[in-house]
Amino acid sequence: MVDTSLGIDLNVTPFHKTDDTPMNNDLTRMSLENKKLREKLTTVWDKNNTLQNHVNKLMQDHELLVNNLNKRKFVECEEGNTSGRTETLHQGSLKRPNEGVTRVYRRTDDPSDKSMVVKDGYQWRKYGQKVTRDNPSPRAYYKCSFAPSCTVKKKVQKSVDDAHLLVVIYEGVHNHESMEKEPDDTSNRRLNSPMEMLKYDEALVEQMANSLRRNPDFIEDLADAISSNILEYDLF
DNA sequence: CGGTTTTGACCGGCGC
DNA sequence: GCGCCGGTCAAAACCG
Repeated sequence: MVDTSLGIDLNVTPFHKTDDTPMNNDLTRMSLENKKLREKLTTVWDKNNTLQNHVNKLMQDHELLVNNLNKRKFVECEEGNTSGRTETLHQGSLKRPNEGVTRVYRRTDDPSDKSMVVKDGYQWRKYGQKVTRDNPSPRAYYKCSFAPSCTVKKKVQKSVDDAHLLVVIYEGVHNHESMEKEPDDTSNRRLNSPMEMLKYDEALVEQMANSLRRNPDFIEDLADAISSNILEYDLF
């Protein structure tokens, strides 16, 4: 049997007890050890799948929460517009989402980097910085250097979930050419299409799961949790 | 010296 | 009306 999902050859030599030569004894022992190893690997693999499913579920829950929050803001805005409060709400802070607003995710290799510089080919002038309630890392506000003729703004803030991820929100469209070609390196990559974002999310989940698997403390905690669960189960 | 960044103050919307 | 919060302003500091 070859387990391709793990990429490991788990072939076990068939055990036929024909004679008791030292060579056959060794083979028997190896087969038994192979069997044990295969069982252990299966257990670890199952637990890994459970963990990965859990991480996936958490990510989905978070996504749903964010979507619901955005939807609620949009509904409030729509309701405000139909109840005669058009002027104030149109110019207020509750803007209709995705109206000239682009959200871009960029990966940074150094999560401790506080500069939050995002090379996108345009020149920007920082005009403010604020710590928001939902995120401990500050949000930086930029205007296009061609202002006031170009009114494009952008907000840059680290993702609350992943310090490696910068969330850039562009508002408006430039009425001029960019200064330079956009860099196409992997450390500062744009993720615009939904498919790209989905793939990136999957890669993130995989990365999180891998880092957890490499963490001896986590393995130890996991083993403790499992063994305590088994003990509790045995008691009942 | 001119452009950019920093940072506290201010403003307007919103919920209670 | 008041407090909270996100967004913007503007003076001072900084830098090339």
